[in-house]
Amino acid sequence: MTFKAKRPTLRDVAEVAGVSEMTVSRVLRGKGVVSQRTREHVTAVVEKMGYVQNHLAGSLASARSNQVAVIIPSLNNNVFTEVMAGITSELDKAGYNAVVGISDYDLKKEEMLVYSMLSWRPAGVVVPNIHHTDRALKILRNTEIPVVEMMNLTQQPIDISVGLDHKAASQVLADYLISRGYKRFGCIGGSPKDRSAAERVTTIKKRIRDHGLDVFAPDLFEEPPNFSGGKSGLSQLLELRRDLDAVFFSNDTAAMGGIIHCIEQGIVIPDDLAIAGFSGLAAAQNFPKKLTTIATKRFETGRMAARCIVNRLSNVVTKPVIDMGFQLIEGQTA
Amino acid sequence: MTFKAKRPTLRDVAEVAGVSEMTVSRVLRGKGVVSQRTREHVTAVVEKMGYVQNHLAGSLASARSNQVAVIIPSLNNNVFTEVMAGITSELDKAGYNAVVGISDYDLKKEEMLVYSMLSWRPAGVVVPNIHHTDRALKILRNTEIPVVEMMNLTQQPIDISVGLDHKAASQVLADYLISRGYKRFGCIGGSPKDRSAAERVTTIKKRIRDHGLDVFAPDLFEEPPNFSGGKSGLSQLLELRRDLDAVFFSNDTAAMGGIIHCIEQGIVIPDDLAIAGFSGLAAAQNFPKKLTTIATKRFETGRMAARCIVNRLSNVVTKPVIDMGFQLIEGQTA
DNA sequence: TTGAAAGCGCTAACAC
DNA sequence: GTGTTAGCGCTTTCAA
Repeated sequence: MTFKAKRPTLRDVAEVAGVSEMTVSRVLRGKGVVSQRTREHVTAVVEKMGYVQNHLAGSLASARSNQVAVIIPSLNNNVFTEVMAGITSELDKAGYNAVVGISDYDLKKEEMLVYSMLSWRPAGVVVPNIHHTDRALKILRNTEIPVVEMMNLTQQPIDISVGLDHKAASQVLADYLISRGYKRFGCIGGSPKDRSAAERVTTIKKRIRDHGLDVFAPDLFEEPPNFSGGKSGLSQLLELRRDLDAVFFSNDTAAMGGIIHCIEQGIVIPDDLAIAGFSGLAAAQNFPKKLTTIATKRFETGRMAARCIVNRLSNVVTKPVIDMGFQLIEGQTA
Repeated sequence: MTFKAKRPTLRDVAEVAGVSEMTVSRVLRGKGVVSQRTREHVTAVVEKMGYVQNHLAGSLASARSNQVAVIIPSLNNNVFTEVMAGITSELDKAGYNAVVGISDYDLKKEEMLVYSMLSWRPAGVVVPNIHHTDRALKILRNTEIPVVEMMNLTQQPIDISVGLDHKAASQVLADYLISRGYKRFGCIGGSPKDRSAAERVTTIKKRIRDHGLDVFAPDLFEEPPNFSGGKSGLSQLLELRRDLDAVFFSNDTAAMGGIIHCIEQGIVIPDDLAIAGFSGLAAAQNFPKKLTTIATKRFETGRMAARCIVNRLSNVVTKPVIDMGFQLIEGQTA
């Protein structure tokens, strides 16, 4: 008969080391004074026993956590993975860990994530964008931990907002293409699930129409605005309207798919067709013709979001609205 | 003077509802019998008070968790984000949450993540590949929760292995290109940080040399094997050796960068130069010439890894080694 | 169907 | 420098 050893607790370590639990605790956390001799002895015992701290108990007792909850809409989108990279790099430095939840662009799912993540009593929380269900909003407003809303900037954040003004950026991009003399525009992407993308498309359409120009943006694209979706989307769009002379894609990845379609079909960019994206991904700037797009600071946005959390936790005063800005890349495709 | 209300506890809810803590607990967890009347009343009070459960206390008391720790090397790699998507989709269904840590291909960092994630007492843990530091290995061997090693298959897993045989896949790919008659090979990528990629490159080189053929694979590429790295890498490689007739890239994304380089330079694929990737990403199959590569089941691998954890936790017997297989895509680039 | 007692494994606060 | 005491907010177990 074999006995499955229960995993050791602080008490076990303390007993073996011949000291009190508090002493072991102090050694493990590197807090409080412990003599050099004791410290070394305890460390050795901990190592030998393969003791792993129990943060559940620790956090419960201390009402403190080093976890930061981060909710992002998707991992299949370079934009969010770059933001995540920024967040984790900054949290790492300050000794915090990111706990990631994927909302799938679904506000109801986001609400569930908010609830379930806060139930682990994290030190802070980062959520995307500015739209939330009423219940999610209520929970986020009620919590005393720092809350960062990230990506799309808002002037009335729950707590802190970090991002850029998608509407302003879309207007700059639309104005640029209009100023280049294009007349018959198309739009691809901007499914209502991704509210920021939808807002960009809406803004661009309005801007173009305000100039008395035409824009064709049917809601017929089933595919997500990724590379393949951009490629097949452009193909469908051009079948319906052969006379378009400029197409906006809701993001750079989809735009790259569009460019590939043009290369395949012998459509000359930008003479036959102009193409514009949104984000400023590195890959799109390495295409045969650099993509005309809006450059955004994705990594930096994540880093700033994390920094706001960390600052708040260190009682450093933080501005509630942080505009990361954007920049038009004129590129060679429009 | 304002009083910051402390967030409500089970006891507070119980008091307001006029029942015991246990009754509230039963309602919240949906376990045990509670009268319909009481249940509705308690639910209403919970909602009104904006009570958020404290899983720290709950997990500590019950020694149970619905969190599964997942460590992946990087988020800037489609392969891992697709695997993650598979994991979260499957965990979701079973009521578990993924907690993600990014190791950055760094075994020491992975070790720290293993320790810090296990300290939150998750229900299971998923780690990439088959290489770990001694301490990480010791911790993972010592834990009684299910451990899945994923991506690269091993016949001697710590607990469960899910993935494909990268060596076998590399041989199939190398053999295919050799059979097509190419003679002067090049390799791009395979930095030692990504051990699976390095193993693939080593295998391919050996296979080619075993056939008495030449392969040029200098270790001079600073850039990571992403799109831009693949593009500039091919450019550098061809400057050093103009006579190459086939190039292996360590992944599809880098290979796409290589294809773009060829398009820009007027290099005809595959007549002037053959190109091969690894992974079978959708985007690469939407390029003007479909990429010759090895198709892998990324989403399914993640799903299977998660399913193994869930099965184990439900006491369903699980095979310790699960080969997800691979498939040669002959494509049009080689 | 409900409640009371005990304790999960740790840390804060204080005593020595 | 080190130890003692009293919880943190829940769930388990058992009694009513």
